[in-house]
Amino acid sequence: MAAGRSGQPATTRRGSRAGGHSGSQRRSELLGIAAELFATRGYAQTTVRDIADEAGILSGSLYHHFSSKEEMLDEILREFLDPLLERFTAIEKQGENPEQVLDELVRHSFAAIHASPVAVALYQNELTMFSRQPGFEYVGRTGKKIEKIWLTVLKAGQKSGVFRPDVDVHLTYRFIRDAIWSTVRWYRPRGKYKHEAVAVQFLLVLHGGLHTA
Amino acid sequence: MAAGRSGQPATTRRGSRAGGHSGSQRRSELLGIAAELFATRGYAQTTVRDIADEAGILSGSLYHHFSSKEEMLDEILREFLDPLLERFTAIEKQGENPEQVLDELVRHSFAAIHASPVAVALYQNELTMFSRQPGFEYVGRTGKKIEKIWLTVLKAGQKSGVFRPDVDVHLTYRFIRDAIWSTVRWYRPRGKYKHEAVAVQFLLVLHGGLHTA
Amino acid sequence: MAAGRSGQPATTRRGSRAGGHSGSQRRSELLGIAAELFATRGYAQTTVRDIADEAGILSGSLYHHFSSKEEMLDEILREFLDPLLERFTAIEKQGENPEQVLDELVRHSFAAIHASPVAVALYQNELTMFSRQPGFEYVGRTGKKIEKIWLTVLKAGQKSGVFRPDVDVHLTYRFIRDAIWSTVRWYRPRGKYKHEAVAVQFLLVLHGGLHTA
Amino acid sequence: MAAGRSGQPATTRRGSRAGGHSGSQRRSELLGIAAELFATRGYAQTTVRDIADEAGILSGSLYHHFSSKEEMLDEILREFLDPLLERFTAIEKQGENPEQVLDELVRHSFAAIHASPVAVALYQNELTMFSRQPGFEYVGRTGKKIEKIWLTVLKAGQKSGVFRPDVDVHLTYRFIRDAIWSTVRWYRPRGKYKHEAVAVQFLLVLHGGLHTA
DNA sequence: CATGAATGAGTCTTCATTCAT
DNA sequence: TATGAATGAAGACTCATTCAT
Repeated sequence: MAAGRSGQPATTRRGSRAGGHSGSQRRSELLGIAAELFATRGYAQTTVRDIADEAGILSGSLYHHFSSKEEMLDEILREFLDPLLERFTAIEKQGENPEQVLDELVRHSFAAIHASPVAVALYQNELTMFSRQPGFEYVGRTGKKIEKIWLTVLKAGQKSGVFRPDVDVHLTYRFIRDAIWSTVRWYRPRGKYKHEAVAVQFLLVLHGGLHTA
Repeated sequence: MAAGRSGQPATTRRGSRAGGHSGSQRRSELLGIAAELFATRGYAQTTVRDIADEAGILSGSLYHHFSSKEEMLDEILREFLDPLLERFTAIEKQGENPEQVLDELVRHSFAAIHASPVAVALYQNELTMFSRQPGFEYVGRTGKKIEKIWLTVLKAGQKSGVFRPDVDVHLTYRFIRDAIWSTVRWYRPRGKYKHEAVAVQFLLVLHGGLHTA
Repeated sequence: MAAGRSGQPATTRRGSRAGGHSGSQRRSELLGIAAELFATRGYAQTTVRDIADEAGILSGSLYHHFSSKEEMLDEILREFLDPLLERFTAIEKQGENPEQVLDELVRHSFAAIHASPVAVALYQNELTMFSRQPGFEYVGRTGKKIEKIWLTVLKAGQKSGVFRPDVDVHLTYRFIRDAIWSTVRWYRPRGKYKHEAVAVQFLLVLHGGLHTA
Repeated sequence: MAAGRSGQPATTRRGSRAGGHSGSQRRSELLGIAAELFATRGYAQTTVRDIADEAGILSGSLYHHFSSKEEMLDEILREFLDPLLERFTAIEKQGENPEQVLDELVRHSFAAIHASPVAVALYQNELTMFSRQPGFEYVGRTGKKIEKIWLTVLKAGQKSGVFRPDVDVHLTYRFIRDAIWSTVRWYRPRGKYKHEAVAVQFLLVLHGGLHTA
């Protein structure tokens, strides 16, 4: 996961120190701090100085590691979205039937919230800005790809008769997606609810509904 | 403290009363503009100048109507939250049984999104800031009161046997709440989905689940 | 005192209402409010709105009575300074000997503080601004005229042998002036010290000094 | 709260230490400029831009050194008031008799005006604001402590018989205080009056009074 | 790598003043 | 006389970013 950042030219400006991965480590640290703050206060509400303060350096010094605040956001997002899409794709590929695939998608979503609450929160909270901000079009694109996976499985389930045919898959997808990802707002990785248990509870209702009859 | 208008004669919406001495009509106009922008760009990302520009005046002139940007936010929120809580309370009071009450709560929620998409979006997007911002504690309090209503009806349904007993009501409430309110992100009042239809679809899944078996 | 304003063309714009002195009365009221605030918070720190609020009208409405904030200050000052200079001049004229004149000047100064604490405070606090502000040169000029009176009597006293010859009259004048007028900072017209008593105490030290020997 | 620098190593004034890593040298420079302007135009009338202009930087850049305009005022004041109180206390402690102590207090006051005319002027002019401004209560407190020193010595002198018993010490203290400190309004450090001479003149009148008899 | 100083554009807010009604 | 709405200029402060050392 920390190996992410696929696509960008590894940065190591003035590539003096051969191999030089210690710089890269500091970079990850700073990225973690930034992510935490972005998630907590929001991207726009987090100042470069907030990040630097937390890291114990001056704000100007951050620019030795990143060329802009936006670059940090970009990197955090890619590190989260790329593997997520990859995993969803794998789930879809490997699944045997729609029920199984859907359940696995759900379970992995909750697992992702557990593993990267900060990135998920960031993604959730800043969604609207990504549509406006040039350079972040890939976020929307990734979202669309993920959506397609879910819609495909939902439709397949309807076709095969396991999912009720009278629901609009688009609406249903959105209900599911929002219910799941919004979880990040209250889920605490070390809280009383385990992410697997949350997934189980969610699937309980999703499968059979709330009514007993 | 920043409550402002509470007590004033409700502004006679849709200028029925002929004489129309207007009262704080301009104020309402400006508030509408502000709400729209707050909802679209986010509160912090909306500048006072944005609002003024949209209104065709200078930014300083806004302060003739409001004492601060925050006051606008406050007023917009109260005008949305107070009636919402009132309505939810009434639904709980008048409902005959848990199923009926729950359904009505759901339907009214979607109706509220339809009627005040801007306020709902604002509420959704800025939730985290309200917990930090002094003077906005009532937002959290109102949220708690609403939560209590939903939890009460869910528990009552479990007790009476109409709702399945094996789900955690707290988790279920959150799933429902988030699925519903997140709708505001894509719902368009004049789009192809009518809010009643969305509610029906949601209830379909909520009642019986997605699986046919 | 309220008859002051000598020099300006009586203002009564649109001199419709014959005699119309009721307007002039409101004017005095407003002037009183302004003076109070100017003295308490300082001229620059007092906003036109502060004055209007205190008067129970809107700030724009003040401009029916005065053409500017500065005009208010000007009028307040003239109403205080003109009579003061007049009185000092009279004291100098009528006095029989330097001791008597000096004492009377001192006594009247304290009486003026008692009678117009607000104007005195204003004069004291804004002295520096008057030197910079165009249109207020007469304040400095009046100050100079008053200074001349005091210096004359001090010199006369030295010449006649009643005042010690080894003090610099300019310095002494400043000491006296500052000690007296600064009184306004703590003197309360209805407090425990009567202005006559304060004058007596001051003269006690001024005449014979603090030492017993 | 706004105390800031207390605890830091006094800035090594007059860059003795060779290496001159400067510490907050720039800060001191800026503080000097601010003090000058505050004293001349008044605190409220001095804009942050005035200070920045004088320093040859942009107004926003000042915030690299100070967190607010108020912090500058605070620092200027503390740097003046703390040593002043210290010195007054020392004079009281070391003095042998009331006459000597009083004279020394007077002389040091004039010396302080000579040494820090800017701070004294600031203190004099903004006294009223300090009572209102939260965070500046220490100014009033320091004033009270100084007052206590003077009152103590005046009372002691009356008890020992060197000071006349028929004067109210509180009034007398105020007369003395105001006459001395007001000096700052006209005293020029490089003018024709030396501060020692001014002190002598003042003491002349204070000791024996103006009258020859 | 990091500091310390600065930039420049922008943010919210204030306030004396104007003017149509 | 007063209101209500607005202007326009200014004020304190913020913040991403740059750069010499």
